[in-house]
Order: sequence, then structure tokens, then C-alpha cells
Amino acid sequence: MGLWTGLRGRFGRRGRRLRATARQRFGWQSLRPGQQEAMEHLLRGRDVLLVMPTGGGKSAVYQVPALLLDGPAIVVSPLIALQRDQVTSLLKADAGGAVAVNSTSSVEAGLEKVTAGHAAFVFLSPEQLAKPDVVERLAQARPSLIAIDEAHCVSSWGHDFRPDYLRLGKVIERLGHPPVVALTATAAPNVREEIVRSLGLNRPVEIVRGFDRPNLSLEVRRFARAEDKSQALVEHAATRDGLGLVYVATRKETEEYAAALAGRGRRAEPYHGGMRAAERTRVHELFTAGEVDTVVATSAFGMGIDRPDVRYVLHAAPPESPDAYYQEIGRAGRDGEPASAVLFYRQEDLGLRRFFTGGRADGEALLRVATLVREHAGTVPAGELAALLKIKPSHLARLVNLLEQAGALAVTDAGDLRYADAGLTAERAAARAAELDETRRRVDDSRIDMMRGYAETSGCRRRFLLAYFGEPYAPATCGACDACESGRAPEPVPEPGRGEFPVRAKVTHKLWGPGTVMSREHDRITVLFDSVGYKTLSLAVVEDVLRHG
DNA sequence: CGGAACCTTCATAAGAAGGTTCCGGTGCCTTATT
Repeated sequence: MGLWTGLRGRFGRRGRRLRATARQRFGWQSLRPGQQEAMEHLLRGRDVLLVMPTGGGKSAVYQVPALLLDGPAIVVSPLIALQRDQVTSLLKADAGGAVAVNSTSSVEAGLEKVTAGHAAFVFLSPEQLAKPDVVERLAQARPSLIAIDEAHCVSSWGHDFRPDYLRLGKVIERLGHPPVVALTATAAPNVREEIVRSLGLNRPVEIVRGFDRPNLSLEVRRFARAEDKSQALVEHAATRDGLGLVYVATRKETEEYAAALAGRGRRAEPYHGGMRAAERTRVHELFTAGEVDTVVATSAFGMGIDRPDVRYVLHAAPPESPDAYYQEIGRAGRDGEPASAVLFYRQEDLGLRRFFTGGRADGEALLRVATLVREHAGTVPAGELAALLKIKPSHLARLVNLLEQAGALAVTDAGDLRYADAGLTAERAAARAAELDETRRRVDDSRIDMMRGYAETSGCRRRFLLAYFGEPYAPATCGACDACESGRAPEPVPEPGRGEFPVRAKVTHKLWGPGTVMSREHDRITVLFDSVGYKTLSLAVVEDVLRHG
């Protein structure tokens, strides 16, 4: 931001109105620079992608402008529990009412509240927005803006687990594309690109703040034997002060580690997605109240945690990507006080992650869907097709997403399917869709490789992570990771001269096509390729396989 | 992909060695039944 825009933002009419609204309606005495900047862009009608740590005031960024614009604000939120929290906090402010529209209460009653003007904020899941009538009703209310909370879910969940995330772009169009803000705490450059593309954001302003967390120390401990690893983790957790999280790979392990820690006199509770709702709520509340020492959890525990004083986050196994890892360790030390993130690592533990990302789309099913829709004149209701093929609607949605990306199918506003390109055979369409799926799988796999890279690097761990997220890190040493503290981290590599490949350079590989240089070490560079994801290349061969542009 | 659990094989027998099989995460939603 230049001096002039900065001053205009600080003293301009929009800035004053935003600050007055923040003060009068929410009781916030000041706005942080990133916050106000994002709000002003929304007021001017721009789309915004905001990457800011949790606790940095992301919600305020849509809440304040929404009150200065006409119509309800639509907030897409992945979890009903999050929707509930947000509604509760908005109802405490003078914010014009808020409602969550989901399966826990009458959808109709919620929508009526919106159309009657009794709710300035509506919270919905992507699944609710997959229903044409819901979108129609919201469109009639002429929404002021759309916020996509936890926007990294578009990329991490849209392709398989919750395919309706990939349909949000269409939903935004049908809602008249008011200003859209996508909010997330963690997103690497390619994830940001995917969010922008998938949501159809129009020349969005990207605001990225506070990626580095200097109070968070980083450490990896390597083990050969599983038993040594788990013993070391329990010993570590049992002798720690303050509140902590332990992330494990399976539901069974949440029970095992929690029991082991309880045996060491800790108040430890397991948490995973298979537990009964009441039990999950109980653990969450104990944690919020500070009445446990340690929650041992799968990745199900995390979003919506707002305790600022988590002192440590331990991992009994690496997650599937640095994105997920940074998201999870980012829950420590939000109060700015020292906190630690320790990964207890065995190379074999990456196997489970490879298994989870390894699933391929069913090629037979792709072909059947393409064939049936192609041979059917006009449109086919998705529900009927799912019933005919005897597959779950969510499975069909995944196949349809791929075939749509392949240019074979189109989905009407009513949610029906239509063949989009008469010149394209069903076989060719299915093959293209499978290839798109395969590309995605390769990229996911390369993220696991990067997680391995993090665990096995001899360099500064902070530099490694920040480079992954496209954030250059200037200091020679971070002073707060195991490599820097032990003095074994090699010197950072100076930026190269002419003709070489500096960080952020666009390059093209002989086989893998276009990519972007993400980081440099003394003997190698890491490049993020569109087609295969992250690849680390030895400097000895780089001249032969890469060219600029 | 890797680990746990179960099964087979060998043939003094019991138990070790080797083989097979199965399992593993994240959450909306709906609808029928208590």
C-alpha cells in the first residue's frame, strides 16, 4: 500500500464510516490495517481474498461492511458448530440479526427470517446452497455481500469429501455476484489460485498478513521404531506445562494416547469425528474452559477453537500437507507468548497419508455418467441419475464436477445435468475427466512429499514452511527451530545472478510444463508445477530441464 | 502404504515363520424409527 492510499484509507470517508460502525455496533475501538483495507475494498465492490491468522479479526472484515450495505450478508461456513458460534456472537452485538440455516432447525423458518429482513447475516453450508430453491430465495433478498469462511476447504474438501464446495462459484453467480470475501488462515499460493478460480472471484484483492509466527518454536524428532516414537511423545506431553493438543492419525490412537497420558496423571481427553455429538461437545467445552491439559485428536478437532493460550501442539504423525500442518500448529500461542510445535516423525507414517490421497475417481462410473447424459436429449435431474446408477448423490456430484471441468457436462440453475459439447464423445470426456483427477492426485501427493521435506530438511524449518507459502524469510537464522538452535542449519542461499532461477521466477520444465520457483537451498530448488505439484530439482540438472517463462 | 490380526505351514512337537486379509480421516444432509 502506497503512502497516499494509506492516508486516504486512514482518513477517508469510507474509513471513517467503517470505524464508526465498528465502534457503535460492535464496540471495537480500532481496526487493524489489513482489516480496514479489506473492508474498504468490499465497500467499493471488489472481491477480496484474505489470508490472516485466526484471532486476527477475519470475521470483522465482512461483519462491518455488511452493515453499511443493503441486503443480508451470506456467510458460507463448513461446520454447524461454527455457524452457531458466529450467530451467538452476532446476536450479542447490535448487528441487525443473524440466523443459521441448516438441518438442525427448520430451513423454511430461517429463510423467512431472511426475506422478512430480520437477519442481516445468514450462515449456510455449501450443501444448503446446493439446493436451487434455497439459492433462489436468497437471491430474491438481494444479498449485500458473500463471505466464504475457512475458504481453504474449497481446495481441501471440494474434490472428494464435500463436492458441493466446488459448486459455490455457480451459487455466487446466481446470487448476482455481490462483493465476495474469501477468508482463511492458511493457504499456499496454488491454493489461493484455486480458491479464486473455483469461486470465480473477479480480479480479487489479495491481502496476506501475519504468516510468520515468531513465538512458535518448531522442532522435528525422528524415530525408527513406532514404540520409541510414542513413548517419547507421551513423555514429552506428560512433562509439559499449560494447555496442549496432540494430533494423531487414527481414531484408535486418540484413545490410546489419551489413556497413556491419563496414566501419567494428566487430564487428557480423546476427540475424533466418530464420537457421539454430545461427547464431542463435552470435550470441546472442557477445552474451552481450560479444564483439560491435553486433547488428543484427529484432524476433526480444530476449526472454531479460540483459546489463545495453547502452549504446545504435538503431532504423532505428519498430516497430509504443510498446509494442514501449519493450520494445526497455528492453534498454539495465539496470545503471542512462547509456544512449541513438535512433530514426532517416522517416514513410514507418511504411508497412511498416501493411502488417503491415493483414491482415484471411478473411470467406469465417469463413463456411465457421460454416456447416459449424452444419450439423453435435454436435461437429466441429478437425483434420478444417482438413483439409476445406484450411487450416492455426493459420489455423483464428484463425478459431475470432474466431467464439468472436462467441458463435457453443464449443470443448469435448477441442478439438472446437460451434455455441454455434442462433438465430444463420452469416452473422450471420461478420459479427460480421469486425467484431471490424476493431475489433482499428483499434486496432493507432492504435498505429502513437501511434508516429508519439512521433516527431513537440515535447514531452518521456519524458512522451509514460509517458502512453501510463498513468503520470503530474510533473517539468516530464526533462532526458534531445532536446526537454528543447534547451529546445524546451513547458511541461506543468496539470490542468484542473471540467467539463474530466483525465487518466484516463472519457469517451464521439459516434461512437467509451467511452474513457479518456491525456494532455493545450496544445491537444489523447489518448484511448484501446475501439472505435478511440488518438485525438488538438483541445481546440477536444472539448466538442462528448466527454462525461463 | 503399513500395521495388526488372523491363518497356514512345517511335521517328533510346539511355536516360529510366512502368507493373507482387512483397516485407516475430515461433515454436511435425509429419512425412518424410537
